[in-house]
Amino acid sequence: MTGGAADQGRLDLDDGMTADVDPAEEESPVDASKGVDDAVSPDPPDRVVRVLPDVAAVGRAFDYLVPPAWEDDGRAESLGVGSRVRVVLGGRRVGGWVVEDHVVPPAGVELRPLSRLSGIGPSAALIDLARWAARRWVGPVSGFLATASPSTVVEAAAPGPAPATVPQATGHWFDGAFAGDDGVPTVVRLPPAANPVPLVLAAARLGDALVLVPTAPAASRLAGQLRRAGLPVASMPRDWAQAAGGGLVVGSRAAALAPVRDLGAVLVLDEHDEAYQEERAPTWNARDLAVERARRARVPCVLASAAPTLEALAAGHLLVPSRAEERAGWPVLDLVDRRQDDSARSGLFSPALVPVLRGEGGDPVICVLNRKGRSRLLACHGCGELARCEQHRVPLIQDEDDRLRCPVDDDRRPVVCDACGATRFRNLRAGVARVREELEALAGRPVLEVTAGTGATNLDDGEASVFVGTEAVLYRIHRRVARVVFLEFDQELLAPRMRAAEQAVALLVRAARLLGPREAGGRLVVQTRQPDHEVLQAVLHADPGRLVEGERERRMLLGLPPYGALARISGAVAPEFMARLGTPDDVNVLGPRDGAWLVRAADHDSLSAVLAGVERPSGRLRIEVDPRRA
DNA sequence: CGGACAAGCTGA
DNA sequence: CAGCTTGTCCGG
Repeated sequence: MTGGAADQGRLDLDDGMTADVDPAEEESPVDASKGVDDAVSPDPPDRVVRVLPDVAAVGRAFDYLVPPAWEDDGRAESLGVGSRVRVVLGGRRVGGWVVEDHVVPPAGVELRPLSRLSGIGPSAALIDLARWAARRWVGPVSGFLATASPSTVVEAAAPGPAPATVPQATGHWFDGAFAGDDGVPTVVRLPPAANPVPLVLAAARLGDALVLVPTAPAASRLAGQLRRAGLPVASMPRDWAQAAGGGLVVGSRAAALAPVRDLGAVLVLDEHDEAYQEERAPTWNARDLAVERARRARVPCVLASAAPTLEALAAGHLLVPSRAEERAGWPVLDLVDRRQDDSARSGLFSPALVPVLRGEGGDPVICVLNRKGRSRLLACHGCGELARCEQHRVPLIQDEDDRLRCPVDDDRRPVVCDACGATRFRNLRAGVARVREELEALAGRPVLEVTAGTGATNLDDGEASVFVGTEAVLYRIHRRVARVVFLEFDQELLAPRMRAAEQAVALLVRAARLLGPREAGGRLVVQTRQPDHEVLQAVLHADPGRLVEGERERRMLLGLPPYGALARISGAVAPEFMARLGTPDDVNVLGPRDGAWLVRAADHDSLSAVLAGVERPSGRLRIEVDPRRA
């Protein structure tokens, strides 16, 4: 349910999952010790543990007897809260976790013995955190415990690393970031080109630090850098046992639940990145989980981002660099205003792109063309303004009946340009297949289309100097580039999603990374019909703070996150779920739209209380807390 | 989840 | 009413 390590968390470590239990295999709690010398003492009370099975649909824990034979071979001693075990449940063997020790079982149930001890698992604190997360994102606890567990049997934590000397601070503006352990994170507005390593070192000075980055490849790269700096680094999910033994722990989303021996600080890099949120339900977010983890452990937490989210800003204190320092960490942005272009002739490409594509500003040149979200954009034939709904800030679409429709409220209006009154619009969707060829013609040299199948060698040391691809191209190139050109950015700016602005700026941050600091001379080139859009203005001035005010006001007004909690309910039995939900006072129900409902509450506590209180109808149901599109 | 069992449908 | 399908319950 949670990808990667979680999938491997199914505890099928011995025989097949569904094999029936062979009674002879079971360890009997009674036959060995009973009756030999019962004169010595009355039977000591049997040790009973409570086990949560690793079966998503079984949300309950069951009690099992610790086999007395385990006393003799040390297994009883290694057993405790967090241990991974196998048990017989409903006639078959399943994996599970000990979630309570020395429990008094309810009267009248005959206990079965534990079948097997399969190593260590999450600590008691992490089990509590998993329970919190399960409630927060309305999902089963077992999935979170699977994410918190090693993918293979780990008998014991690795021996702790030799003490390492963390280089001392060298006077960075963010040196004080880890000062607070009051449960309030510090949000560090770290420009795209800034080196995050000093921030990691600041965390490492406080003990075993947990460092999260959005993707696994980025985590490996950072781990390598830190190891070369002489730090003991456990790279998750590979080094689970080492992480449990101590040292710095680095990983992506799932590492939010990694074992950390002596947690001293939590650092989330690129906190704005949507990769921190799991796409499948429960749609948990590693940043939010990490903040809660630090709060519980009473250790400092830093959320770093070039463009912090409203969620982070609402949760923490903001620390910003000087204007000069922030400017130095962003590339120059060239805005190519396409409103005046004769786009009927120039198509997707402004004449201003020609020198860029020819390499006059340096190589390599990366062109980004977003094909996803195939919404058509309409531009006025006369003045070039986009047809958009002022009220909802989304592009209008042209209906079959030749009227302009707002996708948010379905309001229809005649085909008239608000700006100049013209009645003809042009469809700006370009034939994607032709883009590469057209670029090649303009550039006068080879252009390589980057797709999922493009080999890394072609990208990093091949012949081509001009590349084109979807936004994925930004993740596939790791060398410094001279220009990143966004061919049609308006789709990003106008996407009818709550987080459109944040997503758009995240793309620019990603591109800025490839360009390096301002002094390196690389430039962002953005073709747009909205050069005044706040996202572009924020990047133009290297001042992400400009994005905050307007967006904050809008979300406050609408009670959207972080000034309210939101869940999206969909799936075949969503109608039944919503009927059972009814209309409680402390939530607000919208929909259905496209077969899904939105449930909004003042905060996550009341949202999850209401959602957890509904008895789930059997059948397909998706509860998406903090939905990405809403 | 997957097995057990009960309640509904069909067919000779 | 056996024989099968579909649904509901429950597991220590």
